[in-house]
Amino acid sequence: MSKTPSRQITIVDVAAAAGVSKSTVSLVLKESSLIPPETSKRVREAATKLGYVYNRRAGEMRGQSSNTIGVVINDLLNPFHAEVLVGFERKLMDSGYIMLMAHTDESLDRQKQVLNNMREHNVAGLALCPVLGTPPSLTKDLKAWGLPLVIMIRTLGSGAYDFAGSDNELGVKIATQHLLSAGHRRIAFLGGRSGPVLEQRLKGYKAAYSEAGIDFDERHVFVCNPTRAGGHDTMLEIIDKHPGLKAAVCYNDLVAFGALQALGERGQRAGRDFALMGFDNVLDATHSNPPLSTVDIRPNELGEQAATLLLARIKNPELSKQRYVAEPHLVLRQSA
Amino acid sequence: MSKTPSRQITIVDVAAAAGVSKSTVSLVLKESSLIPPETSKRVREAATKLGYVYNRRAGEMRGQSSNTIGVVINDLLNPFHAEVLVGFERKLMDSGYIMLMAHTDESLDRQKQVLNNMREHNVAGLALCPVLGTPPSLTKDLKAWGLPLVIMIRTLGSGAYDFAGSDNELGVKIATQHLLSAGHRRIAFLGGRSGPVLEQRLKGYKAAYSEAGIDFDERHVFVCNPTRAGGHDTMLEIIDKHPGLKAAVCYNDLVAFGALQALGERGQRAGRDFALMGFDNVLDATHSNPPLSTVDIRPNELGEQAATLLLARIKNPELSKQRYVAEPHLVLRQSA
DNA sequence: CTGAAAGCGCTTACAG
DNA sequence: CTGAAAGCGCTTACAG
Repeated sequence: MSKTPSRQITIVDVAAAAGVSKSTVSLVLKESSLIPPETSKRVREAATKLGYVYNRRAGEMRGQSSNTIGVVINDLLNPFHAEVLVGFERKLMDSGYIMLMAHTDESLDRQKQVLNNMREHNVAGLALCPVLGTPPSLTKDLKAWGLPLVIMIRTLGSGAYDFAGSDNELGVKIATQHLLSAGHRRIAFLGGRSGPVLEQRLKGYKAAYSEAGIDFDERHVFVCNPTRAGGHDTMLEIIDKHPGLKAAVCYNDLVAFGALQALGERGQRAGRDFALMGFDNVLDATHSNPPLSTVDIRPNELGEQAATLLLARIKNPELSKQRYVAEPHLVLRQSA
Repeated sequence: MSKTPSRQITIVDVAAAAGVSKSTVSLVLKESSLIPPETSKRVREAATKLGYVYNRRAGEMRGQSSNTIGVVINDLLNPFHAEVLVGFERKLMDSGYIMLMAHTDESLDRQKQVLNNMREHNVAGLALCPVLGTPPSLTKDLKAWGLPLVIMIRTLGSGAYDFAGSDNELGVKIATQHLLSAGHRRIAFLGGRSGPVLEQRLKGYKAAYSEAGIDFDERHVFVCNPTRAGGHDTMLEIIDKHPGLKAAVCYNDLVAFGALQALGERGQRAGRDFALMGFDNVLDATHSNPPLSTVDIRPNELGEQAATLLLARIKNPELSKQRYVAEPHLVLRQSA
């Protein structure tokens, strides 16, 4: 009845059972062509009979390799990031890697902690969506670690690092132009926390105005948390205090969803009483009430491309700087 | 100009630089009280000067330990699962673990592949939200692997495994009762793919009817994919073909969001023209249009509890079967 | 208080 | 075609 504290089965057990040396077992496991089929068969049978499990850690340690990739996301509760992550993970798995993942929740401390932890774990590479306020020097530090790195979504200063993101300026510009060409002259910009992304998107907003030869009003920029709550509260403020405003470009879809809610609360409906544009084209945008007109930057593909860049960097560390910048496309549904 | 292919710095380099043996370095790193402060200081200085990085893999291999936990999620694009994951990860990090994570996307093959991979990676434990159609024997197999395991969200047969989920039957029952007590007599059940969760939720729906002494009509059960698209399409069907139906309990919030959209499309509004209840209380439910009345099972806490159970199991494999079953609470907003 | 030795489970030249 | 040996970077008794 007593449980023998069963030691782990290793290749030497398999070797003994199959009557070969452990080198041979190792060769069989990696399907070396040196081993004749009969030997291979014998070894495999012994392995399954004993319930042998390959110890990848030991193997990688000896071989100085790693098939794990670290990814650190700052806001998994934002569906945009979740979609990016899913694309990333899929590509990784399909390439034989596995993902160590952490959520920083916009905390610099957690980010630092997690990055160190992943380094100790010998990840083969790192994908990072940096927390707001991350010092641009971080990319240099990580490079000094000798770790292949791809930065996602948010740029980090002007350093020379691999990057996967979107053309934020152009995206917001075409969204604004769409509203402009529908005849709107007073268009609010809604939401966003200060950082590179907000800067780029705001630039696109202003560019659309200036290209149209229209002066824009700084007071129509409403910065707020890039969340549903932020969008909701700010939209309410616009409806109640700025009744002249009948159109808005949002920082992202999340903000737009909050705005949709606020409009509903006041008996209005986007697309009829107010023109509203989102940004990202997350999955939910197809099924909001009403469906959201937005700027598609294909989140899933963005993640996939980030993985592709990272994998390429791992394979060849000498590659020159890589960029994937998603080209934004207008997708018109009902909100504008 | 040529890059010396710099070998990794190890404790023996540090030992040499500090003029001690590698055993001493190892002791310093784990802050052993055996080492006097001066020695410790000298070693630490040498380590930082050399840019030493602890190789956790080697340490864990030698010590036969592991601080990584595997979690496999089947649908990360469902915000409910994302919220569960965030709660799980947070608890894990705070306890000094790190997370190997994979997304199965409801594919049995991927699930099998990922589970094996994680096993080879020597995870200390596993958290699994099983893909639909997973054989209940899986829990036995995993137990045979000697791997601490917690099943999340979906039960898997009636085996003896640790589980973190919610009281689905009670949840839908109170949602249905709420509608019943508002005077509705014909309430649709909307959405859900066949599996344990649907079964439990449907049971609650029927229980509410029978406790109220009202016969329910099997034709009012509308099964569909538990997605926004599913909810949207099915709700449209209800509006157009079953105009007598003016209330529905949804399989989950996602389905309810789709239904909200369908209602809007027909010029109706939940809470005024139709009574709609969700299930889960994901973050978005506060900010849908209109805000969703739903059943709160605290997704974030569910994840946290799953981690707690798993950690307890790891610490003590002999523990008897553990369960966390979230008690559902009605949260009434505007949709019903 | 610190060092020498063995070993975690594997892989990789190198013999034969 | 297969085996003996060394080593990946660490930890853990065991001496002294």
